[in-house]
Order: sequence, then C-alpha cells, then structure tokens
Amino acid sequence: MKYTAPPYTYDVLPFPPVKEAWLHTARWRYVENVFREVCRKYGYREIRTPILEQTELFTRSIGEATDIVSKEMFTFTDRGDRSLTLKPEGTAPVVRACIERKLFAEHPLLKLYYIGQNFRYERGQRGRYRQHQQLGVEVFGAVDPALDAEVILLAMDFYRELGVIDQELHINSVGTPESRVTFKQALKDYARPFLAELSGEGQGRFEMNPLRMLDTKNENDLRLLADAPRLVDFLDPESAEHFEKLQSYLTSAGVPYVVDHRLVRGFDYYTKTAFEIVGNSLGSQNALGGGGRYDGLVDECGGGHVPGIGFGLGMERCLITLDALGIDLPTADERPLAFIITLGDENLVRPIAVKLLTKLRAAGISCDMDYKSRKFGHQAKRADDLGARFTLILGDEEAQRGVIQLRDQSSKEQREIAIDLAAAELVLFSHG
RNA sequence: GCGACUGUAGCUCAGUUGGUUAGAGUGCCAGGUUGUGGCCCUGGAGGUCGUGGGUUCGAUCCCCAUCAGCCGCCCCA
Repeated sequence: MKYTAPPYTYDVLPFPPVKEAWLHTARWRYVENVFREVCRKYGYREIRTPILEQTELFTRSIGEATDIVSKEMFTFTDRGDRSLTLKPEGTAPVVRACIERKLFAEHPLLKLYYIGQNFRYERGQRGRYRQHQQLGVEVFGAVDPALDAEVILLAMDFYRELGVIDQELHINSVGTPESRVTFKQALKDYARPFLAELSGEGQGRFEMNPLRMLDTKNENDLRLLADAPRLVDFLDPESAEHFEKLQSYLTSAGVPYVVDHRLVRGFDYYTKTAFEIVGNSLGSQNALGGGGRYDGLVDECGGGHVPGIGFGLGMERCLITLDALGIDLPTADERPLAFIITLGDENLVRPIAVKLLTKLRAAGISCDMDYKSRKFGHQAKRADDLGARFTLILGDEEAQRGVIQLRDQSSKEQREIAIDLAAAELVLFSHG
C-alpha cells in the first residue's frame, strides 16, 4: 500500500464498511441537518471560520499549561515565518472572528453555531481522532442563566431529535477565577495530609491543576477525595445565584440533571456554568458533548467585556453512540428513479439513451444507465443493485418505433410508452 | 507520552504444534443464457499471510524491530 491516511484519521464513505456504519456520508448529512434544524429553531446563525489561526490565539485562550496547548496542537511555521495552528477547538476562533469583524457592536445578543474540523495530536481511541468534527453553538452578550438553560436545552433537543435516550446531563459551577483560587487552596489543604496515598496522576494534579484531582477515574483517589470540599460551597454570591437560577430553569423546563461536583472543564477560560452530556455507549470516551460559560474570554482576546456561553459536541462520538443504540437513521433516498437498459445495435440505441437520460435529468429525475456490460441480465442486476424503481428498456425495435418499455421493478408490470413522453410520465412518480 | 491486544483475498473470517501448491463464505469477472434479469450451475481473476531483519535445511507460524489498527491510562469531544 503506497499511501495511507494519516494516523487516527478516517474516511467517510458512500458505502460504509460492514462493521462501522457511522462512516457513512448519508449518516453524517442526516446528523448535520438535524443540528442545523435545531439551531434554526433556537435562532442561531451559522458562522464559518478558517481551519488555521495564529498559534497565540490558542495558547492565550486555552491556557499554556493544558496538555492541548503544550503537546497536542498541529503547529507549524508558514513561508512567511508566521506560527499557525490547525484549530484544536471551536470557541476561540469564533471569538476572534466576532471581535475582528466587530459583530458585537451591532448584535448585543449574538447567537451562533458552527460545524467544523478540529485537530489534536493525540493517540487514537474509539471516538477520538486527530481530525475530529465538532458541532457547536456560542452565545455572546448576556449573563442571564436562562441563556445557559437555552444552550443546554438546545443540546438535549438535538440528541432527543436523533433518538438518543440514554443521555445524562451533568452540571456544575466553576465560579469565577477568584473564587476558584480560594477553592483550590481549600482542596489542597484537604488533600495534603494523605498526598502520599494518592496515585501518581493525583499527586501531579495536586501541583499542576488541583481541580482536576476531582476528575480522576482512580478508585482509591475517589475514595480518598469522597469528602473533599465542593466547588458550590466556595462560589461567590453572584455565581451561586446564577447556579441556583439555572437549576430552577432546568427544572421548570422538565430537564432532568445531576449536579456533579467533580465536573470541571479542561480549559482555563470557563466561568460559572459547566455542563456535560454523558452517554453510556462509548466506553471510556463517554462524554458526548459539553460546554460552559466563559465570561472572561472575549475580554482576554481584546474584545471588551462581553460574556459568553457555548456548547460543543463530537460528531464521531455522536454517530458511534447512535450505532451502539441501534438507531437507524432515516437517510435520504439516493436510489435512481429510473435505469435505462439498452439492447441491440449500440450505434442506434445508445444515442437515444443518452438523449433520454439528459432529458430526464433536466426534468429533475434521478436516472442512470449501464456503461459497462451489454447483456440484459447484467444491466438488470445493476438496476436492481442501485434500487431503481423503474427500468426503461430500449432495443432496436423500440428505437425504430420511437417507443420504450417502462417496467415497474417491484410489480414487474411493463408497458410501452412513447420515448418523448417518458419524462412526463416519470415526473408523476418523482415526488411521491 | 505509557501499557495490553490484533494485523491472512475488495469485505467477514478460518488455518498452519515450522514443511513443497494458503482456504471458506461473500463480492467481482466470464460462460451456461446475444431481449425480460434478481435464483441456480460451472469456471476465472484476486494474497510478496502489514513491513524489515534474525533463528532454521526450510518461516505466514518462533524471536526482535518497525508501521498500522484497536483498547485502557493521560487528555478530551
């Protein structure tokens, strides 16, 4: 094999591999359409940003200390000696675009969605790839917790629309950067006495990122930290009220949720609300999507005091979950309505077939013919494989008389019609 | 970045305790059967057994390395 796809990338095919139904373009289109439709319903507009950004946009916004920035970005220097990075996440580029294009000036409340490719240099796993498609929304301009609720509702709505029923909504509040400083100190004070008993990762996080000690999967660590201080107890009054209101909105909207005191987000820019939607069908990569509020990010990027909240979900994990749940997506009908079978003298019959194809297509009818075999059996099998509803059989005799055999593939009824009327005849079937 | 496991036909997989010519099903091609098929029958093409090295009279099989996949950790969507 001379050329292969780069490690931990994949191809989405028109005919999916036997074992990976999610690698089917029809499924991708369907999910994207559902997402667009949900976003439309909620009043979100689509934004598309470049796949590349200045490296500094990410190092500043995501945080230098995170793994993503320190070792997982696809960064290179271009011929003009600029450091560029394939975007590892969707939020910062949207923020950059809104600031640069001055969208906040004319849109005090700005609701956006995007579908785009993200890149992270990581070891692959089920549902985790180096190029990954993210679907997401961002809202700028208000700190109203009802807006947090709307974003969460939009996300839940999306999954429900797809038929996912085993989703769980986890929420938490990470407060402000200031309240987090106090909390981190309290957490470290709590853990210090048994620091030596924590796992290696736990000890590392104690120093590097105390919040993430809570997020461990190590059972011993979980036991030791069972009674650790909780973020909600350290929130500033404003964040606490915000969190209370969010919960009441979710309750009145009838959305079940669990307050997950261990839920923290990976990026530095999150404030107040953090949430995650967890599926049970993905093994260890069980986070279907997540998001949170980032009231300081726009300011950090030089756009002034504009609060924001967003949500992002991974296309691959979403599709894999749909597969695991056995959800059969209603994919668009790609079958041709008609398939032309030609027989006899090619010089006589082919030009007529090509002309008829052109005419049918001009009338909006999907149709095809066989360009390879000449035996009737093969052409018929081809029509059958493609799932054509009708075959149009054209031989020497029909050609001379200006007619064609119109055969219904399922009922096997066949009748002769004038070639000139074929398009009009088939149009009747093309919309139902 | 760390640790398991797996790489045999287009696809799904057998198999070889190291032995001459590596199999099945399915798909593909051809014929049976130049114009009414989807079934069936017969035949065919398709493999450097992931790649490179080592051990051996002999390696698809054992050993080492490497690449890729997959799973767990890390991180995250």
